Amino acid sequence: MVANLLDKIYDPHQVEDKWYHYWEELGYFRADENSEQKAYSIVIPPPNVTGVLHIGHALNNTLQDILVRFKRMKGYNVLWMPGTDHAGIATQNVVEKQLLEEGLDRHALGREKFIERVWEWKRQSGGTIISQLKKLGASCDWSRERFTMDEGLSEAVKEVFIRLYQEGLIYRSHYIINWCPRCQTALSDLEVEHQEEPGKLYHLKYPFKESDRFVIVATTRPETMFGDTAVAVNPEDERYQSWIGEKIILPVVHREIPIIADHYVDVEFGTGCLKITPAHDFNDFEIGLHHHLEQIKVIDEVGRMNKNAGPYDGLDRFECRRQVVEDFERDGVLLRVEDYPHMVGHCYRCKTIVEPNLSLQWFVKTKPLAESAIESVREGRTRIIPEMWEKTYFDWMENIRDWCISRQIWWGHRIPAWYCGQCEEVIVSKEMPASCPACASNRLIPETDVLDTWFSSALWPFSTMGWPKETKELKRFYPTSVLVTGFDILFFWVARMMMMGLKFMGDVPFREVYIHGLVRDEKGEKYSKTRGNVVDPLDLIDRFGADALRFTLASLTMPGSDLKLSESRTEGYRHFANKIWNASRFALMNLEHFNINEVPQDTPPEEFNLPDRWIRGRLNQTIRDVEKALDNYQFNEASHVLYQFVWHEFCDWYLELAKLTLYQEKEGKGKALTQQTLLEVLEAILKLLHPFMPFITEEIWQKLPQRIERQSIMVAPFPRPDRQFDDTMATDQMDQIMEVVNAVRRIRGEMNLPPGEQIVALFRTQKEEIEKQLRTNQSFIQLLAMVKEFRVGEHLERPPYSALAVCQDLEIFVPMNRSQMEEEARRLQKEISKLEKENVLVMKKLSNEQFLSKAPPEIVQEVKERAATFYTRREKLEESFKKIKEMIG
RNA sequence: GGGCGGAUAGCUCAGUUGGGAGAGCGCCGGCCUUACAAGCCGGAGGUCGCAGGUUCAAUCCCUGUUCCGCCUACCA
Repeated sequence: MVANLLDKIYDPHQVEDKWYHYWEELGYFRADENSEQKAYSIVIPPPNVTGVLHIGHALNNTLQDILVRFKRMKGYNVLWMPGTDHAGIATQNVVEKQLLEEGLDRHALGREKFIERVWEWKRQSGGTIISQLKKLGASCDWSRERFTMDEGLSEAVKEVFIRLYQEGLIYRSHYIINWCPRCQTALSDLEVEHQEEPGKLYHLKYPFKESDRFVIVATTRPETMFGDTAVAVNPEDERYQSWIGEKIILPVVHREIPIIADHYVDVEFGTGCLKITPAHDFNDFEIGLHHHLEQIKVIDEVGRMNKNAGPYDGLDRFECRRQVVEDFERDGVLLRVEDYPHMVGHCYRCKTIVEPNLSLQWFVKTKPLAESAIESVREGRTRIIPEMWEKTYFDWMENIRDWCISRQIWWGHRIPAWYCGQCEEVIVSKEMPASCPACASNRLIPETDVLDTWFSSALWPFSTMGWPKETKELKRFYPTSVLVTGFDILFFWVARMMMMGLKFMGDVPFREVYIHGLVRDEKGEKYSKTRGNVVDPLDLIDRFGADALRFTLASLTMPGSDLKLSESRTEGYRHFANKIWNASRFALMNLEHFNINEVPQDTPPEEFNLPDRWIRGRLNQTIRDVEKALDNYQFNEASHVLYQFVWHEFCDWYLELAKLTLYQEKEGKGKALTQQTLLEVLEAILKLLHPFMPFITEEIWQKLPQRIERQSIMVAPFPRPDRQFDDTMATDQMDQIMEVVNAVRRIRGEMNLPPGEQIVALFRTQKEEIEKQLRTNQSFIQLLAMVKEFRVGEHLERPPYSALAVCQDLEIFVPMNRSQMEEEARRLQKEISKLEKENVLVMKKLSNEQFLSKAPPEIVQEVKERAATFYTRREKLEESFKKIKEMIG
């Protein structure tokens, strides 16, 4: 028995971990910062350190791994920089939930102890996602793994913060921001998710101070009325011009507020009178600034009304709304209520409705940074793929607003600032200063806020490479070659990396950005826990193998669209893996006593037989197609090309044809050449597939007959086309064989001849050339079409009872019984009517003067030839049809 | 409100310089043929959303339209 004969069915479980460890131990994932080889680098979109791998990660990292493995095999010095981020709010929330279960909260614990708790949690769960990435096969350079809270990265954060502050690009200000009353922190605009909700529009009656008239304002949030500091009308609005400057008395709190004029007010909407609450609405805030209105907060940090809400002090904001509506209705302040669906902002982490709230926060002035980020994409220094996302990018960048970067949580990078308790000086510095530089006081109070997680993520492409130190890594691997990510973080992350990279490295962070879609379920729905449709990629890996999952994801990934994952697809690619496995088994069984190392490498192409030359030519084309597709991020195209070649050319045709040589010939030169081809093409297939299916390809690779220096397939050179085999003659001849075989098979299939039954076939042709080729390739045709008796000739007589197929200049007769002739007549009828339909279309073209004169001659020629083919085929089929009809009456 | 994407076989989708409509899965029929039943062979199935236009020729280009999805925005 052959020692390395493989099992009949491929079992991923037995091989995946083994090879991953092997690669890792041999250091194949490591980038070399000293190498002079051309560099290729990718930084991973860092997942949340305490997270677990979801299907989106699986897609994102599969695509990166395909690129990275491909480039390594192409000889690049590849760096795939891995790591995780600290996910400030999310992680803090998780740990707070744990505390809650213990009946504690973070305040009871204190800041220092709490942070220690989070680190503890990070130590516990931080390895999970990394080990899951390894299951997927991700070939990251783990020796360089980074975490956004690492010392080095924290240093980079401080450095950036200080430099931006010194340049006036970071400032601290009282401003209205999005506030999450549950997380109790400020959020950036991006961290608010807007959702339409059924709401109500309440019409409130505010009395004038000096008369018994009143204005009617419309609002969706009546509870904010205690913070109103004006009512605005449009100065153009004829109805209200005389009111401008008059005073109003707010109900309940009896505060006096003015009627002001502002063009912002839409005359058409509601009553045309707009209540202004500068402390709780973004627009009102702006209007308030213009008119120097007082800003009165009525809602506190946890979403409760404060003392400014008078009798409603202490009520939850929504409870207060209910109460206010009830009271106002009773008191006649509420005139009217109508249904009014509107967009409401929610915290992206906990989904609580955010509260626009006035507070003192830190901001990045983004406009100046955005300019060069826009420019570099416009100039093509960074290319966004697919291009349509550039528009979205520009749109956002051009309308960018200042970025609120301070968060009132504990887990994150502490803002490096201190306040003088004496003179209120603000000091921004890496270390705590000994005393206030302004007044020399040593009563310095540290800032308690931390930075937005995305602030540190924005530095990721260079902070991970050692910045602000000038490292070899930066020199060699920055800018990175490509960033692979989903569109959902285009603004959050990509745009901000662009700004920071340009600002601090003086160059874009990546040459290309490849944006992939979202993974959805087979119905096109987003995966979500609440929907209960989540798939666990690890479960899929367990059931189908990592290779099948990877190939599925790659084959579903086309630029610009989401992908709908279905299990049947993954199952299909498990079958594909098995097909590769069995093709390799076949090869191994037929490579006994064959030693590739003893074969001359310079055999001229003519010495190989037709199938050998053909498959090598097809391999050339496949290599070119795969490379082209990968260069253009057409993952679906690349996988499709490979699937098609491996299954439908290599397995379906080549292996079957090779059997002729392998089975029948004794040891000899012809057999050795086919064995050589078999092995070399299989090796090339494995290498082409390796970026997509790393595990199975390595497993087989290691079982193939040993070449003198066979190493891991990971470091094998990517196949290159061998131009000697770009052989159109071989292609044409094989096309002919396939056409003939298919024609006979169709007869067999349609006439219900059992596949095992050997048949007689007659090939009649008037062309000597065709006759010659048929004779040359007779044995191939006989083998594949199961023809025991093969007759070729110009004047062959049509057997009285026979089925007919017509190929180009060739009639094929398969003798039948008389009883089968009715079936044959039906079959011919069907074929004829099909031809008829096509013929009509073609004739229509040819009878069109305009077409003949205006279409390119080669097209006209082509159509003419097609017409001729249709004509002769139909003629022959009809002739046969008539004869049969005569015979069977 | 603005912007973007999609509509092709029963399902999921390819179709990149306009010239004979494809794949996978599913379905139907025949086969355990010594690599593979996770397989082999054959087959059926489409007015390419709708209406116009450009062109000798449109699934492809242009205009309009319907439906679906996404992003984005300050109409209370």
